[in-house]
Formats: sequence, C-alpha cells, structure tokens
Amino acid sequence: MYRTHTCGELRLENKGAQVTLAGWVQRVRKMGSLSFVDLRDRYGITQLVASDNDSKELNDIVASLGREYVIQAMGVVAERQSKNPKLATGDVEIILSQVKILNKSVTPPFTIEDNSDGGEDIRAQYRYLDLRRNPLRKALELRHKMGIETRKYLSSKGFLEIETPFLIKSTPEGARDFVVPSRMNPGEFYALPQSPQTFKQLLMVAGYDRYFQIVRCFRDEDLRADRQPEFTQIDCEMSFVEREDILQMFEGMIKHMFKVILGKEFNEPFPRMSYADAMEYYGSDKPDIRFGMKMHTITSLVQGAGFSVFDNAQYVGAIAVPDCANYSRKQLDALTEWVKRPQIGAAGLVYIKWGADGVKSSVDKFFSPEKVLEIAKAVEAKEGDLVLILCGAKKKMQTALGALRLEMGARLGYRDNSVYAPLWVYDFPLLEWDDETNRFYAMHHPFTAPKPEDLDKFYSNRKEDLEQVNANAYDFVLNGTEVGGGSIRIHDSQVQERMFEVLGMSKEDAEYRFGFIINAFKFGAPPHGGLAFGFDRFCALFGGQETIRDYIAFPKNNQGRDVMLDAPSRIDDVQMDELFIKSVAPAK
RNA sequence: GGUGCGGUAGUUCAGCUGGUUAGAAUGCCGCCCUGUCACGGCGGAGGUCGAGGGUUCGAGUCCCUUCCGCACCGCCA
Repeated sequence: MYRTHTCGELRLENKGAQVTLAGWVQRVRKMGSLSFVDLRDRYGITQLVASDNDSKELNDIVASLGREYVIQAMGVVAERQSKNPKLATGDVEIILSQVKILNKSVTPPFTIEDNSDGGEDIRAQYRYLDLRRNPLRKALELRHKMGIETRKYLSSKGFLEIETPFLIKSTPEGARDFVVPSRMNPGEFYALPQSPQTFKQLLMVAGYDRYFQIVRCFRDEDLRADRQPEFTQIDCEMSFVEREDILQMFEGMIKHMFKVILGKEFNEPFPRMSYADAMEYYGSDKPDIRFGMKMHTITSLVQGAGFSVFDNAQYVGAIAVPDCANYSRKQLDALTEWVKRPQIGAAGLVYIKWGADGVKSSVDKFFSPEKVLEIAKAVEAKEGDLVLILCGAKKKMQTALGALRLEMGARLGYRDNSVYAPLWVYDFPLLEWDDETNRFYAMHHPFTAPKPEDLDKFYSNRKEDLEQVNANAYDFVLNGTEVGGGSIRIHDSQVQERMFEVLGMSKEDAEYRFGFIINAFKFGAPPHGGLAFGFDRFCALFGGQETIRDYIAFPKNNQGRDVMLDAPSRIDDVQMDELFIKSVAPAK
C-alpha cells in the first residue's frame, strides 16, 4: 500500500496515528538539525519533519530531496509547535520514521505554485507540470462538476445522452472542416463534425424526443482566447416544442448550474432582447448587460447644423460615460487614437464634457451650448458625465460604438467577473447577403426555421424580402460572451429544399450534400428544435476567467499547435502512400 | 490575410540618445542555522541578448528579412 491518507486530510484528531503519505516534494526547508518537507498531492500539502535525533540514513535522504521528487513518507501524526493557519493541515505534521524516494525529478523549469514564475509559453510546453498547480486543478475540478450537474439535470428531465460519430461527411457551409483521409476509399475524405447538428435532428426523426450530448466539436478556423479548434458543446435537441419550451427548459438548467456550482440564485426570468435592439442599443449581438451606458442614435438630432461630418453620416450614435467629464485633453486624445485603430475603424471621436460649469464639447463651433446640452440630455447623460459620439456608416459605427462602450465599461470597473448578467437574444435575421460571392448565407445554419409569419417573404425571390426574414433562433449570452445558441428547426422537407435553393444550391447539389436529411424529413419528422452551449466558455465564465485554455487539460496554442506534443507533424512516406497523398515537402 | 505588444541567465524581467567586463529578483549548487512554512545568513556557478543579414570604429540597443509567443480584426453556418 502506497498511502494510508492523502496530503489534504490529516487533522488534530488524527494525532498519534501511524500514517503513510505519498506525493510530490513541494519544498524542503533546512533549519540546521531540523528539516521540514512540504509534501503535496492534489488534495493538499502536509508538512513532514526530521531532526538530528533521527537516524543519519533518514537525514541523508531528506537532505537529498529536490523539488518534485515523488516520495513515500511514513511517520506519526503530531501536533505542531507552531501552527500554520494558511494550511488545512496546518495544525499537524508528520514526525518521520522513514522516507522512500519513489522517483527523482529534474528541477522543473518553473515553480509549481499558485503564482508560478513561468510564462504561458514554457508552461504550455510542460503542461503536465502546469496541471500540478492549484489554479488549473481547480479549473478542471469545476469543469468536472459542471459536466456532472449538466448530466444530472438533463437526465432528470428525461433527456438521453446519445453519442454520434466523429467521422462524418464534409458539408462546406459555415466553418471550415477538419478533414480525414480514408485509406479504404482512396481519394475520399471524412470530415470531423463542427457539431452533431444533422445527427441530432435525425434522432428527433427517430423519435428520441429529448437528446443531449457533451460532445467534442471541431472547426478549422483561427483561434482566440475563447476559441479552440476542438472544443466541447452541451448539445441538446427536443421534439414537439416551440421556442418558449426550449428557453424555459434551458433557463432552468442554467439556473440549476448557478445555484449548485456558484450558490447564486436567479429568481426572476432571464432578460430577453431582440437582435435588432441588441445592435441598436449595444452595438453587438451579444450585449454585456452588467452595466448600462446604452447607445443612443442621435442622427436626426444633430444633422442640419452645418457640421458636415455629422451631416454626411448615415449614422450618429453616442454613449454617456458616467463621471468622466474630468477627462483631460490627453486622455481624450488617447481615446480618439483608440477608436481610430483599424480594429475599431472610426474616423474620429466627438465628445461633450458636462462639468459643474456647464457643457464643453469638441463641436462648440457648430452647436450652441443649449443644443449641446440637449444632445447630452438625449443620450441620458447627467452632470459629471462624458458623452462620446461616433458617426459614419451605420453598421460599422454601431459595432465601433459598442466596442467603445465595452472599453469604457472595463475602465470603469463595470465588467466584474463575479457579477453574472444572463440574457437571451432572439429574432436573428435568417440570411446574410455576401457581396463577394453574391449569394445568401445562413446566419445560424441552413436547418434553422424561418419565423412562420415571415414565410411569405421566404418564398419571395426579391433580395430585399429575403433579407427581412427573421429566424426562429436564439442565443444565450452571459456577460457579453455568446455561450449558447439554437433554433427551431425546419422539419418539412419542402421548406428545407427551399432553404437550400435560397442559399444558391442546385437541386442536385442539395441532394448530393444533404439528401439524407431531406429524405428523412419525408418519413414523419416531428416539429423540433434545440440548442448547444459552449461548455468550455461556460466553465471559464463560472470560473471568472476570460480564457478557456485553463479549462481544457491539453489545449492548443494560437497557431493551433500542441506545443507539448509538437503536433501537427509530418507523417512518414508509408502513411502518405497508403493514403494516396503526394508528399508536398520533404519530411523533417 | 491584417494590426498591436513581446522574445536578454533555468524562470520572470531591467538594460536611456549605439560606447568598457550585459544587471536584478527568483530558481539551482555549497556552507551555516532546532520551529520553519515566500524561513533566514554567507558564498558560488549560470548568457549563441530568438535566428540571419546590413549600417557603424563599435550593435542587446538602429535598419531589413525571418521564426516563435500572446491579444485583437478578418474568419468562427
């Protein structure tokens, strides 16, 4: 037996017990003839002691211990002379009788501590060492708990967890597929699923009216702090439901998670907002509503005063930043530079300071003090506030003002990660026109149902009509992050065929790519819908972090590489030949 | 595909307008220390300054190319 207890469980009541512990050496402190060893495992740290009164053999072993050595320690639990209130086991220590080195360790390249001295790069390379640290251990524990609670909740509501295949058919629509060559079918490829979308719909056709799966999904797109090429979804689908049924069910699940995992109760229904309002007031389809600072359209209010920048703009919008009227010239110049960066893309920034001595603006030449005050009031500013105004092309400036709003919110400390503001966003446009390819794309995916009241427009052949069709879709947004999304699906094969037609697919093309689902819908497909949550993001938000990497045991870096494995890598010629792939470059 | 920041000791960083032998902290090694727990004290080792090229009497520092990391934009049905 390697151990009788873990390093996190011994207390004063174990005093006198003969115990054996096993773990990693966190640190050795030599005090002359007295030596302390901090022994660590994932449950905690327990202090071991040896003194000169003990055998030379024991002291020699203790003296030889290095950081991260794996040892087995035998001894008696004793009350400490000087206790350490910072440790759960801080009242006791083990008086050593014997220590066995189970395995030595080379000196780790960074410290295995809560605040490691290692940078992200080196920690990624030695991920197995980084995972020994408490913050990552806690992140993975949180993820485990959230997975368990998801399964408990959905199972209690009659959902079945059903697995779907990873080797599927590529359907180049939306994200880029990861692709896997087939040895037995030369020249042909599987794709890894971007989501189990079609399978879960086929499960509905098959009569499994409540399905879920915590499932890995793959998208070959560029990465972000909250985006990995392989990520995990809580994928759900239900039959015989309308939008309201789905929102209720999953609002229940989210509330359950908040309560059980974070001890937070939401007694009110989650707020809801249309996509149009989200864009108008927050400049984003995923508003962070932890704070106000709503955007106001002031186009008509400010035009006609002879200020050509405003007069020529399609859109003029503003936010009132609380208590920032004291911003200096320098600060405002910096802010102007910030909005002019290509990422934001504004041409400039107009401001109004509303101080105790009245309003002062960068456009005083064009507007009377009364008018400036009127503008400030129109955007719900009060004395002491700073009004920031952007103008230009509507869509672009709404997004830019939304980004400015988030930036100011962050500067003012309104984006507190311990505060949670859930939100449903609904009524997205069904289709998006792309000028480059001169065709419509599904904003959500091609299985999303148009809202019944928009069906006339859906069958119209006028671009303007189709642009106005709303989808019966909804997103779940938490603190400005899109955590979930879904829709009521098309369950009528004719509507589905029309959808493919609107997306510019020929009948033959649609048949080749999606024939299986069009066909399935002819065999009694029930009305159905569902949604999927980004499990990694969900975990990160519950953990109060922006990045999902800490919630994935072995994540990829910015370039989609696993720097520990050094993957991806070349394969040898034999493998290449089997797959009928011509070598593009000599192997390394 | 693009923008920004970064790459100097095992690690995290400093290094000004180019100028002697490139520093600090921490880690590592050695010695001392009986109540430490971020222990303390003394001493020591440790550097292709990401790589290549250029300018210069002289480059960690300036210029060009390139590689790598992080964040963001595009992209992510």
